Amino acid sequence: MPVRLKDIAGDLGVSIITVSKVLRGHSDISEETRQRVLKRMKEMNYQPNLAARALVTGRTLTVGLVVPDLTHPFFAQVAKGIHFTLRRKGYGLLITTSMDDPDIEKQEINNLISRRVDVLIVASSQQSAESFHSLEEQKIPFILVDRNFPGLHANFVGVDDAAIGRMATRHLLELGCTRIAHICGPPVSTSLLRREGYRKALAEWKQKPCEDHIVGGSFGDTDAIEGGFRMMQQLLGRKPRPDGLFCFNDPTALGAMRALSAEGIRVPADIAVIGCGNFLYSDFLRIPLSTVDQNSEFIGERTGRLALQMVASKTPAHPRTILVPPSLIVRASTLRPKGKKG
Amino acid sequence: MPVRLKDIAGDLGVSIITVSKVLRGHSDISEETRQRVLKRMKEMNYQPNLAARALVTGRTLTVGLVVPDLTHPFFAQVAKGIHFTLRRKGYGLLITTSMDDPDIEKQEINNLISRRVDVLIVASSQQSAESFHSLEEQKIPFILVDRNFPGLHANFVGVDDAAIGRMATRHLLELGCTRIAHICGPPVSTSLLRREGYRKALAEWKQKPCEDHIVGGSFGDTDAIEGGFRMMQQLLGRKPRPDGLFCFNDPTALGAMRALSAEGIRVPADIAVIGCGNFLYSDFLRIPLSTVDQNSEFIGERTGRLALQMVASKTPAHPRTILVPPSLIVRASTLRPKGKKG
DNA sequence: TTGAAAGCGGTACCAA
DNA sequence: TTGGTACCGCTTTCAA
Repeated sequence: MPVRLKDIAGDLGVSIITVSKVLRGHSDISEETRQRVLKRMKEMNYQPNLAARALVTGRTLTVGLVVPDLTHPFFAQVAKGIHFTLRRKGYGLLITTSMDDPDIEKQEINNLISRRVDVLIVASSQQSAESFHSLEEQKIPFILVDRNFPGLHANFVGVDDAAIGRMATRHLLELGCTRIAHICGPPVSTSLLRREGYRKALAEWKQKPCEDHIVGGSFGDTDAIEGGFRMMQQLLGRKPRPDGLFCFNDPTALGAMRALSAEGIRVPADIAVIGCGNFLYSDFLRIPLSTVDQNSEFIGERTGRLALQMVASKTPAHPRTILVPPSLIVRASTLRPKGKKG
Repeated sequence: MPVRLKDIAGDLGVSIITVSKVLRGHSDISEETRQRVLKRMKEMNYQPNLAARALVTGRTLTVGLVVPDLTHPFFAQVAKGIHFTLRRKGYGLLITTSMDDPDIEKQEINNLISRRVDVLIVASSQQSAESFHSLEEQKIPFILVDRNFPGLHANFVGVDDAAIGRMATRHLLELGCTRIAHICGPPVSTSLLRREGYRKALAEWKQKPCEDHIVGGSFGDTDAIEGGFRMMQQLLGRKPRPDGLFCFNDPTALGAMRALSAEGIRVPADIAVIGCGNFLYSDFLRIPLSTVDQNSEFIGERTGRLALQMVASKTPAHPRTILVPPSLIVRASTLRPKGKKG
């Protein structure tokens, strides 16, 4: 049904090859035929069949992306950044959701392999790096985003999570907080590194992190608000009561602040709270939430660029690790007028 | 590099065709060979080359989606719903962003056509239906989501926007509001229909809509907060001052509420405000925002189902219009204890 | 139950 | 500058 090279060739009385060469801008075609062919292509609204081209070139001009949840603003922004970078080179993005289920993730990865995507980008929900070792064996070019696997020597692009933890904690320290609690997330690289950063920052200030003030780990992205609420209630039972709180993400911080307000504890006067993620409309919250921005769209752009480099170089380059710096966003939840500055 | 049918066939001493038949579950294969082949496929981790298959079957098992902005929660949710529905039938989703630019949209559509997607789904930013008439001529199966074109007889799935306008306005009327203003969006179907619904609801209650109380139309999705702010300032200059406000979307309502709070006007006591969209964490706003939910994920599911039906039936069916009912979400911004109930 | 031949829409290599 | 031939990996049709 759609127009083929053959149709144009027949129409013009030239060979298919000639038309094909014009299409790809080969130089060994006379200017005259070139113009004739181009004109006819326009007229017939010719769109090359990429599936056919892929079969012979072995390149689909397509990148596959697997994320846990597309409605999560972070992943949507990463996807946007990737798409933005790829589209200028004519690459398409096949996006797929794992719903944080390792098995679904594997299925989706296999599906994308079937589609012969040129590069596979995965924000993985796996517990182990096993399936990625398998990808390595199959020599399938892939990039991990956001979540990494210690020990796996693969391409990785993500925010510097340790820096997030340090940055948030230092901010609270500079505010004068002396008992800083931390609600951490599930045991994946992002969450663990943020906690490391938190510990490091405390150590820098010669504060011993009080293990009693580190809670969480038992809830995920889907129930983060509820988790933050419960963890905060738990924290409020601990002595001494914290005067600063770093939550591994924003929804957790929202839940925690809800628990605080239920107890009549004031933010930031009694306790300063900072999250991570910088979700949309944070400014309009009851108490606008300080946070660390992950620069998600930039993560996407860097990922896209890396993907393009990988398809451009014929020889598989050394795996690279790209850490995007986070940025601190200060809002009311850590604005303490009389806080002594570090 | 990847395993091919040929490899398996050679390995087993059978023909390619036999292996191909096993792959697709043909019945005319002895159980014994079937098992042998299946076993070998597993062992070699065979993944069929969908590009090759597409070339001969003419079906790519891929659906293309063009949205203005993937980080807009509405479109992210629609995409999620589509993906959810498609993946169970083995269909993939090629997602693309137009950044609300009609030209980019056209480019992206052409790119998706090049990729021979089986169905094209577009949340269009076009001013006219022209390019879709062209798609019709090329007999390319497509579905419009969210935004429709009057006069274009095409497949459409979206929320019932007129119902949104009616629902929001009736809610304000039932609250006892007598001077209900409306901030409308850009001149696209969604926005226009919501305004129609607003007018209808007022008429039902024998209220003449005061044209002075209808403002907006000059800003888009990207500057909705700012637009809401300015429009509200404008409305505050009008006499009589409105006691109810329906904004065509939530960010606009946020901007409007900011203008109100700057003037010391209380929400909902002095003016009740309702938006549309029901974005995440609305509950945590300074004044939790009443809104009309578009059931975006369900829109996505219906769209996905329609797409599957289109690829399933060989004969192109009549274009269908599917309107998803919205739902009213009441929060503090329209909670008026002493409001008289209609 | 199995397989041979043809071809899907392109591209690559080499000869004219 | 142009084009013939082979082939990419798979499916379809039909014959063995």
